[in-house]
Amino acid sequence: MPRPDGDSYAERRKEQAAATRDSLVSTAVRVFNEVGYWGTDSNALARAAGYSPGTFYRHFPDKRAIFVAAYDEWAREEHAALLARLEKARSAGGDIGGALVEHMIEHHRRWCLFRACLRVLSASDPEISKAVRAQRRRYLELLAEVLESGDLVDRLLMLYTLDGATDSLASGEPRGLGSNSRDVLARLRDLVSADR
Amino acid sequence: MPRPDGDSYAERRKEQAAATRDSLVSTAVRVFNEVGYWGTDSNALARAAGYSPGTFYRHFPDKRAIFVAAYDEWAREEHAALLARLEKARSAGGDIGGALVEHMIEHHRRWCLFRACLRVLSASDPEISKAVRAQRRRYLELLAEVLESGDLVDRLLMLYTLDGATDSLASGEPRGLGSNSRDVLARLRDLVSADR
Amino acid sequence: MPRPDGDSYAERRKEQAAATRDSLVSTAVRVFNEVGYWGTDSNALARAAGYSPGTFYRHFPDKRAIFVAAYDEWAREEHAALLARLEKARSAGGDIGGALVEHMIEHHRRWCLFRACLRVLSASDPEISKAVRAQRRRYLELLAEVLESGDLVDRLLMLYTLDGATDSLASGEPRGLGSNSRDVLARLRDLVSADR
Amino acid sequence: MPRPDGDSYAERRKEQAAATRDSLVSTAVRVFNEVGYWGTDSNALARAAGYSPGTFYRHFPDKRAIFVAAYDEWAREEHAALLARLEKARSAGGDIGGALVEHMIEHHRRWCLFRACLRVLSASDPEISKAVRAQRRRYLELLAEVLESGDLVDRLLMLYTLDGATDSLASGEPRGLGSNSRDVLARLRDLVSADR
DNA sequence: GATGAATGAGCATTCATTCAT
DNA sequence: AATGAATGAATGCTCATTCAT
Repeated sequence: MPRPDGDSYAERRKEQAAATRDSLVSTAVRVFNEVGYWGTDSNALARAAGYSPGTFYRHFPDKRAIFVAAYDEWAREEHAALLARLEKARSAGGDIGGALVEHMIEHHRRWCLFRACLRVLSASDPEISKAVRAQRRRYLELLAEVLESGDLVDRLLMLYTLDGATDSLASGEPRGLGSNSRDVLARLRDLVSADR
Repeated sequence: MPRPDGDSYAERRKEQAAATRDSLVSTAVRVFNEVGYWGTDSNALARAAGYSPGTFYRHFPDKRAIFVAAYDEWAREEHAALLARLEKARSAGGDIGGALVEHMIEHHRRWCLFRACLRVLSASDPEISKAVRAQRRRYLELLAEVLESGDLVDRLLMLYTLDGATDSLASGEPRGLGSNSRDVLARLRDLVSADR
Repeated sequence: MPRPDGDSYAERRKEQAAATRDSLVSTAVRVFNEVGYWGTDSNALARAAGYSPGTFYRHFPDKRAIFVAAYDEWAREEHAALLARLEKARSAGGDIGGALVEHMIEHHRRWCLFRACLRVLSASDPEISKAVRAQRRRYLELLAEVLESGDLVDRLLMLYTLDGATDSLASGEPRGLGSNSRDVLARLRDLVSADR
Repeated sequence: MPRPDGDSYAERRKEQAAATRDSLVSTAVRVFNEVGYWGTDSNALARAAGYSPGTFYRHFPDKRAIFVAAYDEWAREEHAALLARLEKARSAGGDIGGALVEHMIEHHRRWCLFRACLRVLSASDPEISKAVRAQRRRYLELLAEVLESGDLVDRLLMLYTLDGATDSLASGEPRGLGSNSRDVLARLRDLVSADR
């Protein structure tokens, strides 16, 4: 069977494989967040993406590997989304700190379970914990631009405060603790803005 | 027929059973922290405590139940330990805020994996998340005494900052992020003290 | 310690033990019929009778043994009850055959699951199958009196017909098979009476 | 690129899976009859059919499910076998009633334990009891052809008599009851033939 | 005689992984 | 590259039985 372009076939194959892999990864990100890393299995992940178990193992050596890939994609997307949001706020001359806080709350609310699993896995997996540290570094760099404030330590503490607070706000905790989300949110915004 | 104590035998029995349960729980706290909730199983937990699989199920309906019990004990112990530590600092006329920070760092470093598992489980188990909220409330009350500062919202944010920062310090993160633990620690102490 | 009657104490003990055993057996008869032999366990049987697991094994070597004892009591009681019922019908000058049929239907309806378990166990346990055969013999002797008819073979076939039919009537089967219980019952009565 | 049959491979796959399932079912029918439903387990059933535990659960959700499937196959085969036997007797101008009785005796002797388990399970499982009723209905229809006699009630009673009698004959009971199988068998044949 | 905590082999079931096609 | 049937070690859990008191 004559083929006009010998190379293009191999290329199409490669693209196809990449597409399959991407589909598996995106699905994994979603499923891990919905039911947790231990709430699903490699067969289910493959099926959820429309593939068979064998396909899973053609693209990933094991279950852990797809989590690493999923984390990678998730972190990259999150970084891009945050960047875009801040850029938009900046160009609109708006409240950048507020945009940051808002974004983090939404992000933490949405990815609650995924992030929780990430912690467990990074606590016992050097590769994952290394990747997590890298993402934190990128986050800090972003913060450095947003919070023109003082030094690195300030920014670190700010990051920790935001992390903990938005985690808590995401789960609606303040209400359960005798306060309410609105007040905490307001104070957070002040903090971020005052810093500038 | 002289009987020293009519129900002393039955009582000893009950105590023995309670001791067995406690032993299972303590072991579970330790093992969960060492290998994670998903890194062990009920048989292994029983064996680690020196019992057989059946004994596990005489005391707990399932694996989840022993985690709840483990969390309970762990939270109670942590609260008592923190209380004792702060009391000691207070009576010694020392730096209470510093003692708090120090304690939290040690605590987070020691219980890293246990706490991470707790997050995952509390994200999908109402009973656990309720228990977690209760502990947070107790923590806040403690903070209210230590940080005589402002209002509830302030204390909440402080709690979040401490939580995030000590988590990070515990894992040595600041170093990886271009800073160092000593500086962050110093600033944290300032924050806690300045608050008073 | 002076005891007015040395013997009476040992006797009381024996009686007590017998009472405990009886209680276990009666409970077992009931529970086996409610949830089946494989739907319960020795601990549950003991508890249902108000005793502890250890007590069970003081009276029976294993689970199978209590079934044998349960069958024994059940068969004896059934025989006595049938005898009484037929006697009553006879002394009242009533329809003995009808009384027999009625009794069998009630009996089969009530003891459906117990009898089903009995079949399984007797299919693989010589002691039980022997006991079952003995009861059948006693049944036949009763039938010989009721059905003054012909020979042993007739009575045997009648027994089989009654057994199958009342089993079926007990479960309301005729309705499901396009007929109805009333008609089958009427025909059965005819059969038993015509035989005389 | 010549392809003999586009989906022949997928088809073969499906057939293979069906064959595996059938093999599991046939094995289960046999094993359930040999050692009873409670005398085996899913792993043993799988191994007896030459498969691993996992394969069992790829084809059946649980142990109960394979019993349902086993009953289904067993009932279908029995029906076909009976039909064939009666057809043969009919075309040979032989004694159809006799053939029926003979067949039932053999059948009951052979499937004693399977049928006993069936009773227990159908007493506590609506799906099974429904399936059993359906099979009885089919049996009755067959009887309707063989026993051209009277009405439905007659046929029902005949079915019950045959059922009970052949059960008994199969286990050699008559001998133990002071009679003998030959006589009972002869009377049964009369009954079936006289009916015509 | 009664107790009930403890036992551990055994059972039902899962799931990460392989492999022939 | 994709498939999906098959695998089997491992997991969660049960239950008949024992024994020290």
